[in-house]
Amino acid sequence: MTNIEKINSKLNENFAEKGFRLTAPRKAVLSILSQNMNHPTVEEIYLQVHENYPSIGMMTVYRTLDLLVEWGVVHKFDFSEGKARYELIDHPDGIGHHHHLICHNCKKIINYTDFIDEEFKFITKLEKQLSKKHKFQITKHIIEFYGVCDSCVINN
Amino acid sequence: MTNIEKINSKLNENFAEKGFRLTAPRKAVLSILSQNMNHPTVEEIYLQVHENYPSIGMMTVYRTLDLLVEWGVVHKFDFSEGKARYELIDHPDGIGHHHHLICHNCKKIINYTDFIDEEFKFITKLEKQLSKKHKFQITKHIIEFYGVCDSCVINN
DNA sequence: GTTATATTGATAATGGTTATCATTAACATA
DNA sequence: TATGTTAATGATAACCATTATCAATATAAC
Ligand SMILES: [Mn+2]
Ligand SMILES: [Mn+2]
Ligand SMILES: [Zn+2]
Ligand SMILES: [Zn+2]
Repeated sequence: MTNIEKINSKLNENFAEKGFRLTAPRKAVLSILSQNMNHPTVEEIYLQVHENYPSIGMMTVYRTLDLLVEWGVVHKFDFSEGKARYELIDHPDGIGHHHHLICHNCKKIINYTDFIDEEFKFITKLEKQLSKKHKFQITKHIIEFYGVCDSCVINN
Repeated sequence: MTNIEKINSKLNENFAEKGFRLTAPRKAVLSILSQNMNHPTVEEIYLQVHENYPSIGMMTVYRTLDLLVEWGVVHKFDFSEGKARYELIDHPDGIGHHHHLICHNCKKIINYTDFIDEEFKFITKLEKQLSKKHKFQITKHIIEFYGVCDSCVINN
């Protein structure tokens, strides 16, 4: 089962069961996301969709992204820029589960998978212990590293 | 050296060297922060300062917080609520270095220090490895767990 | 084709944060 | 203590991502 198939089966679950409709604007947003590995903003997605689908409105992009997040198909990120960024979870050209290094200076976002298994093991254990101790059902973790990237160090 | 002394020495560094001034509004903001352990927003800080200092403007609170963050006295947090939250780093009644559990439902923020040494050791090692591999100078990490708190589980 | 309703997109509103700028206050110097 | 320099303040307007609204449209079931 390829990633695209996984996405489609997830989508079909929702369309079939909950009476949602697979419309042209939604297909267009999804298509753009599967062509991008660079954590685009709503506006960036809107502009790209707009090229092939000039009638689409910004609101539809917002709403479609909300749905895709709700359905577990897309991750929404907040890197404290004052605007959200999005990423397809099971990306066809993707690297799978990963975290990010974010450059404070140029806002570049580096995906990393190094030591991700070790990291995941540690986090899972930690979550289990914290969850028990604080009677808190953990549904999501955020691990991010901020700093200065290679080229920004050089140019200063 | 108590925490308050630590803060004051940090402040004095900046005031002495860089020509900054220790004004009444700044003292008021700092005082409110040292009386609060609950990650207040700008508005919450403003309202509390306003009680003892009715002439203060919102802008001064924003600017003072920016400075305190720049000087390494205060942490600025973004829990994706659309507004920032602040916390004194070396809080007089504080628990020291800690991370957070955030309830999606009621927005409650739980400080935890459990396993924090283990966590810190793991993160430090990870940072060193990632830093080398990706030629990225890490200055800050974010580790947060989101989920549903005890009382929100019960009330649903 | 008709119907019920999910979806769309133009537009206005919201709300936290920033920018501006004239006024005020703090500190150094005499 | 008075004076001059400049940092700090606060009222106000602007900014900008996101949300709310609602009439028009598209979709899928019958
Ligand atoms: Mn990524
Ligand atoms: Mn805290
Ligand atoms: Zn950079
Ligand atoms: Zn809760």
